[in-house]
Amino acid sequence: MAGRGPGDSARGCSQDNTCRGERNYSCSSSSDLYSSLGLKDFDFLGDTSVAEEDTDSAILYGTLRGSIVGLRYYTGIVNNNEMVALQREPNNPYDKNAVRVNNVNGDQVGHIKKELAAALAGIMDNKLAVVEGIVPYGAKNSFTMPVELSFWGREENKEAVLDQLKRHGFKLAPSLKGSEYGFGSRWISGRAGPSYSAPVHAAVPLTTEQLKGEFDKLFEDLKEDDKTCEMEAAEAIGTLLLPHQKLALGWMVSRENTNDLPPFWEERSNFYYNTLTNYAEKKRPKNVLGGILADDMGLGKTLTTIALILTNFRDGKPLPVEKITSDKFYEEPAANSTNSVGRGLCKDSSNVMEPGVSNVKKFRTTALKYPSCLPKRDKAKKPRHLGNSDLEESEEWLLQPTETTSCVNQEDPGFVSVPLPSSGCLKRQRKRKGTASVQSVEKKYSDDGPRATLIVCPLSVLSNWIDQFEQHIHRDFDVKIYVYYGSDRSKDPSVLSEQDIVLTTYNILATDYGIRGDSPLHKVKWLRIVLDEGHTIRNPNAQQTKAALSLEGHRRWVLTGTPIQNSVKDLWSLISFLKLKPFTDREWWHRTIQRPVTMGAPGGLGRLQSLIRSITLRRSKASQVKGTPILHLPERKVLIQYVTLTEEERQIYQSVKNEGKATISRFFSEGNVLAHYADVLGVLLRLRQICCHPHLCINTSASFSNDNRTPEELHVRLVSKMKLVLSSGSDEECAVCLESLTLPVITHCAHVFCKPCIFEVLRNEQPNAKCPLCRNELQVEHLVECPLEEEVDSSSGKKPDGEWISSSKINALMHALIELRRDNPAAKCLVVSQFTTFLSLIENPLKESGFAFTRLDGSMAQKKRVEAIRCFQSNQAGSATIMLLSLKAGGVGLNLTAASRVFLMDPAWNPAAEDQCFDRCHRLGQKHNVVITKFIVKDSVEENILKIQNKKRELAAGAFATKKPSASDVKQNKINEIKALIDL
DNA sequence: ACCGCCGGGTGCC
DNA sequence: ACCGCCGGGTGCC
Repeated sequence: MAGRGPGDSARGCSQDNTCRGERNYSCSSSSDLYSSLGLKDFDFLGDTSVAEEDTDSAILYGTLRGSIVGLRYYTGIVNNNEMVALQREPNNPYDKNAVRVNNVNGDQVGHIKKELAAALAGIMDNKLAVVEGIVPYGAKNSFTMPVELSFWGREENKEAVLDQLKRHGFKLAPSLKGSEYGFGSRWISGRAGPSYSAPVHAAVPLTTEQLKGEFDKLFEDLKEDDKTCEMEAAEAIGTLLLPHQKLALGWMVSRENTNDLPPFWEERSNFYYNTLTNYAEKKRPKNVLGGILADDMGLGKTLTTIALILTNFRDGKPLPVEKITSDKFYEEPAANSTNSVGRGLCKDSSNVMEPGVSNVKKFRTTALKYPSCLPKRDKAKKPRHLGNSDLEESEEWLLQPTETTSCVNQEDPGFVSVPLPSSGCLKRQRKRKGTASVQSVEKKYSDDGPRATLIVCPLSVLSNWIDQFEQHIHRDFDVKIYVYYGSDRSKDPSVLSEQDIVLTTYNILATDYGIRGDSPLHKVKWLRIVLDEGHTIRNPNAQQTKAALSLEGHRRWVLTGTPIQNSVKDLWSLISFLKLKPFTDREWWHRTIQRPVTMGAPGGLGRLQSLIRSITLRRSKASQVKGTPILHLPERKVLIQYVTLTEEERQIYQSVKNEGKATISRFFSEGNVLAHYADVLGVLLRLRQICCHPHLCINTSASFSNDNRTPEELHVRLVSKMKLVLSSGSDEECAVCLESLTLPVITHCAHVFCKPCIFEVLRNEQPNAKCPLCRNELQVEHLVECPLEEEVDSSSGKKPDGEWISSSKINALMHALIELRRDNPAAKCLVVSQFTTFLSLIENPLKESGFAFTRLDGSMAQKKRVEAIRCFQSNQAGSATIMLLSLKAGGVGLNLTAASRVFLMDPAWNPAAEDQCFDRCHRLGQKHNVVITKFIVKDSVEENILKIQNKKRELAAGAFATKKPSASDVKQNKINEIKALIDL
């Protein structure tokens, strides 16, 4: 067991007293406000207020010499200069003030002498300060030993702490100048005489930007580092790896098979010694057999990971999977499939059929109808380095498909339904039982060690993983993959443990874990655990983080393109997941890495760097391998196509604009623009919609005045306000933390913040909290949460009925599409808009002109999305050439490389959102130059949005150099944006 | 001696 | 603990 520091026990308490999941916004008086905050899912709020969480603003109050007593009763031993942890023991039967002392490993060393403990108890219990200890000398003593205590906390608590100590007859000495006291390396022993040098108020704290910069520099060094060499993937990988992927594979395999000591450990005279904490033990500390693959998006982390799974089972030997060496014919379909249809049809085992299953992916019947087509379908797709390609040529397909009709899709007889693994619980079984056809490789599951690799990913990339399995695992290999998702997922751990790969999502992981003792995922000892988009667990208090941390398996990997989002803090969960001693305990992470880095202590950053260096690999798109760029993406061009409105459209536009401008001018003259933010956004939204199509803005003219009636009405209004604000795309960042929104909530005054941020404001400004943006009254019961994962579109849900009418913009689009089809019939394009209703309108002319199109928006269920993506990415004749795409649909990892043209129908407020969308087709795998056309209505709000985009781009480019804008900057900026947008 | 002093027993919180 | 503290044994020089 890892050691428990004081923080652990504190957290433990607050959680135990918390009924999580209670979500009750009934009115609460301000006195019980905070307890009610704690009662929601914010059990960490209590912690953020204390110094321990808040190391960024913690200062050192001073130090004090005390003694640890009762050594002889406990087994925990320490070295001179070793860090120790103090832990309150309020239930100690002899003294309720007891403070126990643990060594780095969590073994009890002794207690703080009672007189001192009496002084510390209050300080620790009220979280006025964090108290840390180092044993300067006397480690060999048998009864008592000295301990140097340091006190850390917020400036405003300093007096209270000094008072409390004084009451018990103690006085803090200033910390020694020049020593690295508290940063854990050397304690300069000797009497801490009264030296009156100024207290070290830390060096220069680093800003987030500086840290990011330092991090990039750190990774720079890694690029040309030739510590690993390229490695070929096992033959079961049907895709040739690119050089940088082979390099990553080599690195990952070497990480998994390493025998090295973990970072900051040395062998010293039969002991293993931690150089950060000075802790030593006889047992050799385990290194992570894994690490962080932090390559940029699009470099192939997924493929590399699949290669790792198949290439390194044990000691660099490939995963023993069944391989078909001679193919006679197919006898029986997958064992547990309810297959009555695919018999004989499914040479391609991935297409095991389950009639009646509603979640289906589609394949052109042409691909399946005549079995001999199957190998072709493969060959066109992927390069092979397999020696047995001749085998495929000789494959004989003796059986004809039977009963195919029952799996023909009703809506489109051209498609055959095949079960989609991502939904329901079901597996892509590559099982091929043919008596004479399968060469059994070794024993399969009877090995004593674990076999299965668990992959956890966000739901949005689940289908990407499945696609990549399909694409990259050679079809001649029987890799058992189980998608653990959906209500019918197996509760039987042994079903999971006999797979080669189990794929699941963070939500499933967390949900299962929440049901105590009933998580099959937590009963399996995994060969390997992979967290994709690993930064999703950066909040240490989130259920999914806890669930991920308690998975069992020695090889542990984190895949992420953004290892650091906001601060070094983000790294803790990842490092903790990797089970690197002693960082699994947050106290040691804090004391040895996080605080030294954020306070700019000498060597702090260096420490972090050597830690990161030893466990991560990161390449950017611009990185080079042996002098050549790892990625050479085709060119990407952005064109702006101006559109002129018709007379009629212009009239509508002008009248709405004049009215809106008058309203907004009034707000300006009254000086309360931000208080009417929702109304302002409403006006702008309508203008943006008219630019696309005048029909879009019917029904959205609801006023947002606050003369509210019933609470229910108010709530409905707030929800619609928030949808408006979020769909406006203007509030990509929270004005409190100035980062992108996490868990957005909307205030009564229609301003959107991160939930934790605004709750912090509430707590600090009790009882008269004001909105940080407009100083309106802030009440917790008026905060409304964003409906999760739901596509926000203020105009969604209404289907324009009757005859449809075109618009200038649609005309411009259709003109371009038809021209494109004439010049290059095979070209595929994305038609992107922020308004799903607009996409619906566009469907009309597409049908009229006979385009084969598909659609992807946020309201679609996962299975529908997968279908849409497959249909679009397919290179079959007759597949969709156009995809109607809502700007924010899907997550990172969405792969739409079939498209070489993008038509952006309306500009987004935030250019990053556009860029992210473009990246979905302009990424690894794109063969053509990509041309992006942005339609912009002349003399309209859209032109102004372009200006704002440019401003934002400049700002982003200089973000590392300049200081963070203040909240008032953000405010002013918003006002300026409004002015610019409405021509004021 | 309702003291001092001696020396053995003892020992965290 | 090569300490302090406790409490019993003891008692001029």
